[in-house]
Amino acid sequence: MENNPENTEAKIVEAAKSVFILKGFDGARMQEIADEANINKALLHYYFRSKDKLFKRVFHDIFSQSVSGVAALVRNATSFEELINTFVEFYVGMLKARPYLPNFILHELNRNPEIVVDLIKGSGIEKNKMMELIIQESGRSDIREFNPIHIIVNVLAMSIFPFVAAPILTGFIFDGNKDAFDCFIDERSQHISSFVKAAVFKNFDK
Amino acid sequence: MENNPENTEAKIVEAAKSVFILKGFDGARMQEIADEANINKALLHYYFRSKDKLFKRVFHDIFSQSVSGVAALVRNATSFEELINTFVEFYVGMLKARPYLPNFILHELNRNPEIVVDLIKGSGIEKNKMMELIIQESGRSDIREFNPIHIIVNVLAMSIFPFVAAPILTGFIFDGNKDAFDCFIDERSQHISSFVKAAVFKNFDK
DNA sequence: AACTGGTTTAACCAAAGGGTTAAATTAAAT
DNA sequence: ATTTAATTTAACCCTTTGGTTAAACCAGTT
Repeated sequence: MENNPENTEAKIVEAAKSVFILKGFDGARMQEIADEANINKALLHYYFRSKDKLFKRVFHDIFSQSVSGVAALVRNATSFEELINTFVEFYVGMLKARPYLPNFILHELNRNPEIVVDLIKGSGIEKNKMMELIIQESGRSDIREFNPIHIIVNVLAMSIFPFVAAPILTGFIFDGNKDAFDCFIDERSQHISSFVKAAVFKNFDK
Repeated sequence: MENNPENTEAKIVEAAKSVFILKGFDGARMQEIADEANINKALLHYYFRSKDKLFKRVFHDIFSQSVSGVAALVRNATSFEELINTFVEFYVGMLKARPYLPNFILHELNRNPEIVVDLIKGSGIEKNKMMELIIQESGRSDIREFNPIHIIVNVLAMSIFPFVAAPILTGFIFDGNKDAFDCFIDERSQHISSFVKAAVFKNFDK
């Protein structure tokens, strides 16, 4: 066998990710993680002393994926329209590649609200910048005056929700047709951008 | 002590609800449920032979709350605008009174997608009726032609998501100010209706 | 007074599961 | 050749937990 610490640690983290994502913290079994990583429980505890520590590592890994890029994107935006376009495309695209993310984070949000909130606060995402981009344009006569917070929540909701409720959409809306769901997701960022702009900009059709 | 079977069963179900909602199936403990109901484990198993049976009962109870009323509402709607108005007000109002519902159901959706999807299918909600209400008006020149499925998902997303992500909104968006969050929720159904209609109806401002 | 069913008490069982340990093995580094 | 760290094996420990059991208790009911 190989004797490669970094490789093994990565193998463990990968295995732990997939098990924690599938079963949640309470449902996950250390033995199952060890099996998935093709090692034994003893070695698992040799690398990560406890289930808790292993989970924290996995969670931080996964969480950072889910916010990395967003902070920069917000910082560089110069208008509301640009923010909408770039944010939605980037975020939905990222979730398309990691559809398990929303459920995983929301699950942990229930177990440990403070920790998750602290991580978001520390992520560098400037919510005030987002708000300002909306407020700054709110004087214009061609813009409808919605509360900026509602708009932000709308965008997040429309982007994230389909992944959270994927089985319902696939099963109930698309009658079990997984391809139809995938196709829906492919159209999604385009749609959200248009939908939000149609709601916010009075001259959307011109 | 009282000797009242119906009362005790109800007490157990109530206790089980609160524990399952808080901890999820894996995290819930039968002992904790017994304590919460002010009875002992033996009696708990006397009424519900297993954790699984008790959970199923609780889940069915809670689930039916979350869809009851929606089917009738959809059936009676005569136009898209009416559907939006009544659905959002009804649904957000219902969630305001039962904010734990979305998380609870989504959690179970991960553990048992088929069962949850089957329940929705059996709920009497006519998705085709909803689609038709949108399609039927889509010829009109004052309506933007969004894919009806996207619209339906948007409405669901905007209604449900704030409850799923409540701790994030309270913590990150409202800086821990719970009242601000409640106020946001109070505005929510009004906002969603307007937002959707602004997006869909070209003559929204007139 | 005898019976019945809900209820308690308290002990118990078996399985699962997180975590530990000690001894042996392997492979690379010195 | 010796050391060192990664790895395996396999047994073990302890606690938690779902679930059971048996005996007793307490209300009404008959």
